[in-house]
Amino acid sequence: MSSIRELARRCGVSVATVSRVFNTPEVVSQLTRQHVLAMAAEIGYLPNESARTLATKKSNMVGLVWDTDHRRPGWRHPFLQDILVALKSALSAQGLHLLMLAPDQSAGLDSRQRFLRAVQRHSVDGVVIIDNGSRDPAVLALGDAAVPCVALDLRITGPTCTSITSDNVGGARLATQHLIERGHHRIATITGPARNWPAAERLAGFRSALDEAGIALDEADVVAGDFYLDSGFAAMNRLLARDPRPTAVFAAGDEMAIGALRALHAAGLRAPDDVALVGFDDIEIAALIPPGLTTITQDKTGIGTAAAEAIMSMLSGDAPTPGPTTLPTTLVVRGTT
Amino acid sequence: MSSIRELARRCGVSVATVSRVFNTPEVVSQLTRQHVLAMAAEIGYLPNESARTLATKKSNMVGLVWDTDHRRPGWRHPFLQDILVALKSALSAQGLHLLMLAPDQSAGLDSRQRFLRAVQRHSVDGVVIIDNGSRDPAVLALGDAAVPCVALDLRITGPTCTSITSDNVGGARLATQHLIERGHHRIATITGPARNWPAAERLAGFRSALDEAGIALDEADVVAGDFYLDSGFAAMNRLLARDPRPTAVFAAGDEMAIGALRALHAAGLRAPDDVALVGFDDIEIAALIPPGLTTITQDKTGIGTAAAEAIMSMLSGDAPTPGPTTLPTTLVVRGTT
DNA sequence: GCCCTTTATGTAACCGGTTTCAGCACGCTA
DNA sequence: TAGCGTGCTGAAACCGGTTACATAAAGGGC
Repeated sequence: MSSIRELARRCGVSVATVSRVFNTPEVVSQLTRQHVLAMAAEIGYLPNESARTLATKKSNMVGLVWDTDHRRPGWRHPFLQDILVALKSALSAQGLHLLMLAPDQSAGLDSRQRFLRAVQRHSVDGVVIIDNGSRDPAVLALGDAAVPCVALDLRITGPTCTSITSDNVGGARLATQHLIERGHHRIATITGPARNWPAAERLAGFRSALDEAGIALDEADVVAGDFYLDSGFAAMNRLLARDPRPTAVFAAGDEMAIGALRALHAAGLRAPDDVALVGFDDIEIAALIPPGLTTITQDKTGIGTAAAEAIMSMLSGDAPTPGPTTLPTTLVVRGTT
Repeated sequence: MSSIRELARRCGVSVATVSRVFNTPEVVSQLTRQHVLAMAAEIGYLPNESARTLATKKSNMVGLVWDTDHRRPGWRHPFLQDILVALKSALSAQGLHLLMLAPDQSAGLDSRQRFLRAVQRHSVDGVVIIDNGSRDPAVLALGDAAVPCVALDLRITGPTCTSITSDNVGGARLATQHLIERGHHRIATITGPARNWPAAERLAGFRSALDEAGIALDEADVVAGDFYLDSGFAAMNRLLARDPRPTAVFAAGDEMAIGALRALHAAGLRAPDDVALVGFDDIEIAALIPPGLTTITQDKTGIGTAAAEAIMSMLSGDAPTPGPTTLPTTLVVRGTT
């Protein structure tokens, strides 16, 4: 592996000059520059990033904190992949690498410290945190890292932190208003876990839309799920058991909505005739499952891109956006309403 | 940021001793060790990974080569997310980080060199390559990197390289045999891009199963798709236009199968009564779309895990598995057959 | 009491870059 | 001709670790 000194020796120049050829080419004479570049190509010299990072304290790496080590083996973020693709593309375009950090393995370590330590050891220039929906507070400690930090779907505080999320309140309002416009006035909801930020916001949006329309909400019509299909199935069964049963349901996630749809079918009922149904997320299946799930769509790619932009803006010295950045959500009307 | 020298000074020991406390604790006396650890905790010392990498030439990072910069904006690997989760989990468990590399930005660079250079600059301990289905040969150059290297769904050669893939031949045979057992003897196929390795293998498996059953294949019953939904739709229309039309179709990917299903419906036909249909991949939708797509399921998590294991085994000095490692595929019978 | 291990530690070179500072050569001005 | 800015380059310190080698003290066998 050829080093900068080796290259300098072969060119008969100092290492400083070689370094300048690659970092501030304009200060070195045309002649030497060409000579150095030619020789570099010949011997296959490439600067060593670890050494650069050590010297400059800039790594061109953005850390990704994303805890896959989860009790649910099949745990899936509904559209992590879209976010990741967008995030990586945007970062790559600026020459930034994305380092998916393994939590620090040291024994006897407070779990909330594991990621923080990994972040600090690697001199990453910034951090993106993707929430699991996990209640593990590990990631929250990252607000303490003195590094630009953007969290997705997770509220986080700290002087160098900001958050990005879809407009969950607005989306839930859209969904609820849509049901109201369809003439429903007995609307139930299946929620996500109470401690999950998007879940809480969606519930809030639901409530506010009902309020605004002067529709009273029976608290027994609010039933908790966990964003997974089975919980939607169970929740819908609970709702169907009520007498009279609600005529419309807002499920705070599409997977739960699909579970609810199944419960409906199992009970010999149909959407939208017997019960109208709106979901949230617009996962791929929503469009494909009959009769087509009416839902709220999020700008999946936009979230990843916004995360990259937030990081890069902080990298260039800007202060973090104080509040959470919210991306617009829109209603997609399909067959269930 | 506290350095090792700072910590050594405060403890009244040499930097070598501090280093040993963290790397070979057994050689340093109980007393000093505790003292150093206590002081480290007090001043928040964490070893700098760049410096370690520089000195040891081991980074504990595995590079991920995955080109998101694609002409198809909505390009999706059918189950990249599952692979990624499994891969990252397995690597994380061993304290290995996953570096998603940005291609080298240098101007005037041969595109196939961009990733190779990124790999080399970062002293990653190994590389995982995820194929895009892209025909861009950029990634193939990675066989040249003198680094353990495992490619997913991509044939790659080199002294430190190995590949992992599902048993595409076997899966295609299963699918085809299943159709034959159902009594079909006029079976068509919708293939993936010819230059795509899994696509080629699936076609080979299809042919071999027909051969074995003594069923002749009309080459006009082999129609090419590109793994995307629209191509499946178009291909099925072509097949339906034939007279007599085939009674069964093996689509080499589920998305194409779903496109084919749509074409059937559009023509007023139904699966399996008019045309039986088998897909490949078992993407999430396959189970949910009515009447349920019969398909070949891949061990998505297994692929990620196997990739991690292959890398780690090479890291511990083992030679790479010479041929591709194939993971078993199985038939899932649903409504379309 | 001497020699030989063993154990614990320190010294200093090294990994491969960047960057400050100084110096040289050149051309220009006064 | 002295003085000065400008363009280019080099020497050396520095970033924060690891590790080969040397050394000193303690323990054991004779």
